[in-house]
Amino acid sequence: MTDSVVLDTVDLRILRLLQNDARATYRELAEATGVAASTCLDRVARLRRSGVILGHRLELDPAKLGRGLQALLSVQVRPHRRELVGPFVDRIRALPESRAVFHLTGPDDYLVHVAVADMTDLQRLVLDEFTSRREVARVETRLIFQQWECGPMLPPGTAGTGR
Amino acid sequence: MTDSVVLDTVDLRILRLLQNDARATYRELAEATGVAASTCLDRVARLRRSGVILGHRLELDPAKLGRGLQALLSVQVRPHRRELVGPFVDRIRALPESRAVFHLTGPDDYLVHVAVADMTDLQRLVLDEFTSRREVARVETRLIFQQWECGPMLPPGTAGTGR
DNA sequence: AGTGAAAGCCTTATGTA
DNA sequence: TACATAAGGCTTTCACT
Repeated sequence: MTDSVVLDTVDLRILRLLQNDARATYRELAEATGVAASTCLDRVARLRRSGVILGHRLELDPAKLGRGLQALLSVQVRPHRRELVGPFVDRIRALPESRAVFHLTGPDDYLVHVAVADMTDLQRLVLDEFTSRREVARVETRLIFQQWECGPMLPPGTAGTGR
Repeated sequence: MTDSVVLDTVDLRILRLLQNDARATYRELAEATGVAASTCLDRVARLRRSGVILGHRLELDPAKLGRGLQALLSVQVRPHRRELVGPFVDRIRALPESRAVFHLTGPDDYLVHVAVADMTDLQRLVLDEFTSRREVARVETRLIFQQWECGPMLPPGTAGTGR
């Protein structure tokens, strides 16, 4: 389950199409790939079973949901031991403001991507949920001016495959 | 298009359900929300039109695609002027290794989330695509041990609404 | 805006090669 | 494993409220 998976041209084309629009029908996939719709169904099911496709997620606009300000919080957790960092991550993940949490190499142990309503909300979040905790040694807050999601993720060296 | 949108209980329930499984059928949404399937269709179409729903995206496992190593690159671009940073962002976004780019406050102008095959690949990426460029003054690389996506994003103060 | 029903398309199980 | 087909379910439209 941890290893890389062998994908052929059809798999790659299907993934590329579904990344553009995850609601593409099997008929559309069939037309675009040249194989039968029922085969596309099999392929997608296999990609899900093998763990390549983790899920179909809705992408929402935070600003439209009243969370117009986003930030990255670099957090040092000290001492950096399992019995402290496990519950720390669990609590942070459960916050409605959290979008993603990264455990990193380097002096800052965690990076937390948060979406809040405004600066007041951010200050409250930092003070009440981070610096107030004994295991949190340091928090550095950086505001996000702008962000970009990048193109479809595909295996290395497949830039032109299947086109 | 930039302002927050008014969402009622039905909208919130639909968003919550679709975030758990973006492939939920309108019939399932109808059953869960208590309104007709055709109404759910209208609601989802409205949420898309108003920009709350940006898209339906496929979530893939980078490791299964031969990108078993992820990192965050903090980048200083100097001088930090539009005519330099615009092309810089465009080039970085176009890299197949890039997953996301953030423009931030603070001394590090950009944070780039990348997924690569291995350490050799990461070294190549940093040397060839970042430090080799004249406008890139500094790059700091942090490896990602582990990462977590967080729970559904909803408007502040709606934790219990509609349940 | 929401509803219910009807028409048509899509998904998906199955048999075959 | 891929295909074609068919049955059933889902989406989507529409007239009505």
